[in-house]
Amino acid sequence: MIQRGGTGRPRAELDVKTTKAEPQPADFADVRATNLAVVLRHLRVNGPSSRASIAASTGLNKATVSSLTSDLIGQRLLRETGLSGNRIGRPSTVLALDGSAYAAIGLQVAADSLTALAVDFAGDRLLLWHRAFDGEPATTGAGRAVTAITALAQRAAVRVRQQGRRVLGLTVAVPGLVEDGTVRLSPPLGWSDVDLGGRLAGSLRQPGLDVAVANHAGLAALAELRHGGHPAGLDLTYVTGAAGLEAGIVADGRLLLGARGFTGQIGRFALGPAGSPTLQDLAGIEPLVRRTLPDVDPEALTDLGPAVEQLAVLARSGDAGAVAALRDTGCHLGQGLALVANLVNPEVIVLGDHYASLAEWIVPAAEAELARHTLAPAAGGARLVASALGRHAAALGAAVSHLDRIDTGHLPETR
Amino acid sequence: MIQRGGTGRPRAELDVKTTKAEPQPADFADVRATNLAVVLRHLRVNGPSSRASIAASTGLNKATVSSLTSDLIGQRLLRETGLSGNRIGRPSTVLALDGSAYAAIGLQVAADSLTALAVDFAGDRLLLWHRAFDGEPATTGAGRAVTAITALAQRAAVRVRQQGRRVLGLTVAVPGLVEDGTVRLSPPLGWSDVDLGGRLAGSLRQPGLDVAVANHAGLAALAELRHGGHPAGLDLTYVTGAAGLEAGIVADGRLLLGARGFTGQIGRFALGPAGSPTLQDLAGIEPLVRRTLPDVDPEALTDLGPAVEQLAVLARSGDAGAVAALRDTGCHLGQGLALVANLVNPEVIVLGDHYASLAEWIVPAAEAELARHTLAPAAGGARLVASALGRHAAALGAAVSHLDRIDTGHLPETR
DNA sequence: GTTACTTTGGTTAGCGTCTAAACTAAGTGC
DNA sequence: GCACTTAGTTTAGACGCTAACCAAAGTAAC
Repeated sequence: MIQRGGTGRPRAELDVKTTKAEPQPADFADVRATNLAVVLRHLRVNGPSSRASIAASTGLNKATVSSLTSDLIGQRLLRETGLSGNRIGRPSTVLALDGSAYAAIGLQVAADSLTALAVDFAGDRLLLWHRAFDGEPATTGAGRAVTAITALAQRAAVRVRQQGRRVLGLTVAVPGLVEDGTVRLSPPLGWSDVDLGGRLAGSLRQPGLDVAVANHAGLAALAELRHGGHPAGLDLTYVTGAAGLEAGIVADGRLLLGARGFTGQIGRFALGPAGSPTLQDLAGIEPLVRRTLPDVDPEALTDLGPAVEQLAVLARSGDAGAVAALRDTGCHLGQGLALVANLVNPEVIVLGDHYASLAEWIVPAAEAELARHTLAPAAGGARLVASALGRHAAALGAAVSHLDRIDTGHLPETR
Repeated sequence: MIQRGGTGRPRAELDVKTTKAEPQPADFADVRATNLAVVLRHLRVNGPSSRASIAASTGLNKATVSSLTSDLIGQRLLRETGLSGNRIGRPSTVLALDGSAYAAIGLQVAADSLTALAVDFAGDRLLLWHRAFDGEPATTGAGRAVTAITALAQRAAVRVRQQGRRVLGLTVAVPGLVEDGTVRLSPPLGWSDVDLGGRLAGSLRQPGLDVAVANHAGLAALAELRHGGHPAGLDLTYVTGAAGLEAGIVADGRLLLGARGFTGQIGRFALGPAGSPTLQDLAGIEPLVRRTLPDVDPEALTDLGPAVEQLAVLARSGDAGAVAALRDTGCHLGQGLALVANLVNPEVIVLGDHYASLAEWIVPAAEAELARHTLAPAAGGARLVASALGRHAAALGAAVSHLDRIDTGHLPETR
């Protein structure tokens, strides 16, 4: 952290995501958007509060807060939830986030299945569908899978609208490298250069509906940031434990995208000549399962869930081989995560998916290795925790990525 | 990159560096600061231009540009440099950055020496002092070194003021982990928990002078971003090749700081059990020199410069051993940088310091390994280039970090 | 019950900043 | 000298924030 000896209040600063080189000029709309975001974020972090307390703790003027909240109530993003009797003085009217008007949809693509999930602005889950690609896994060809994805997206959007919510956006979470809506390369799916975004936009085109495709680890990291029970603005890294080994990195409150969006490819980590085992080989869930349960049908391994469950049962029963294999995986994972900790210094590293299910046996070994390989473990090392979000974290994050835009002051256009 | 199907112009967004959890509210001052920054950045990137062309290409109103430039001229940050005779119509008055009023100072601490450098707002170098810690390297104890640093900083500030510049700030670049002005741990210097920032602030306290301490790799990355001849806003990673092996990561136009500022510790990279060789062992400059020039006095190796020069001469003369050793270092470095590329996906990786001097022999091997270990080399791999900034990049970056604040609209307070 | 006090939240006047449109300035071309 | 073109300033207006005032709605004391 760079220390600044100078005085002066911390000044808000304008920053642009889309255009990197030339920053966009600012005008009143930006001030308004920022302050709307301040109010929304305050309510999300601190829970329901009165206008007066919002003004007091954000530093905004009372009049400004009244004006902002009036807009937000008009947009159905806030609700007055009654009076709070203070000990003395006029009772305050309590304002709370109102999630009932808007929702977003996230889809998550795996080799064998497809998950659709919708949440509203308050974070309530509206819909969770899980569909197997029956007989036709995504790996046999992108064409059918893309058709299935667009169909499911379409149906989810219709259903959410039937529930009285306006759908703000839809994002598809995919493992691998995604660029401008195109899946450049996804080893777990066996895809390359699949223009999923284009297909989706073509069949879902509706005014005000934002369609996107993005890497599943990054989206899961967003989900963890918003629904993982962490303090707001935490620097965290999420590690996927299914469909490849990837990481989503949140730094400075935002997702690290890199030059082309190809961040977090930790499964490719290797130090040694070409052909050396990668971190995916050493610490991946699928190799672990293959080593530990050699009699499982390799064909059945498109869905790792049952095998992981079986492994957990074995470990819980004290099976020495299983426990040793898990510890070994934990060691290698810890060594890999030490690289992440040394490079981007997150506060916590969240183990997702199957790693979370097996955390009990993996984390101790991983923590020890992590501490061993970081320069100042007490200071620079990262805390290692298991995700509580389950297997649909990426789908949740995909939906959340749209709702986050409201939280940053980009209110939906009134129609 | 997340694709957004929705319409609407890219909206500027407010973001706060200092307080992470609760964003600061915005007001007109922020709009003004942002737009001042837009004008300054436009001139820095596109060179001198007229008010009309600034308005046309930034999207700001002509009247606004007039008002902004009038402020900037009043602050002596801009200058009218004459008329430009167009073919037709009224000639335009050309505006250019005026660097002559403000300057900042950067210091760079190495085991054996101390560098002070001052640049003005236009980027002209005002001062470059290099002092050896004679007989008393920094590694023998922080106390004397800190005294020498504060003394040099003091003298540099006096000298720059004599040159008619106002000194905006001073930063000391240090290898290792730096937190809130304190050097937590610096293996190259042998320091731990040295409150350098406190000592500096104590002896330099002056109104409006910003004092900071930060990691040298991060600062060098800032220098590279501003003076390396790259397009503005490039995602780049700078790799130090002296005083340890560290990286400075610029993503999204800003330095990646992580939870506590301990980013870029690539020298600690290792994949394997404890005791496995680290990237510093395999690809560090000092181990390379020790391996290749075994008859050099180890005591003389606090300054690697002469040994590196000797190595370059050997390689240039075709010495097989030297060339092989350099290629080997390049291989390992490439493998290490592949981890960086896979994790944060920079557009370019800049090799600094001694790596730049030896780039001719190191880069080809490193590039090959880098390509081999990235998922989609053509897309996700990073370009590898040698820095042109020389050995004082960190000092330059230390100074530049203060001048950058002007570019982001934080004009110096008028006194 | 009346009065004083406290706190909430809305209203009003004023200020700073951006924008659009009119206007002045300063050149070229015929 | 007049039309045309481009540069930069002036002016009127819109917008959003702020400070100060005011009304609303309660408690506490008498």
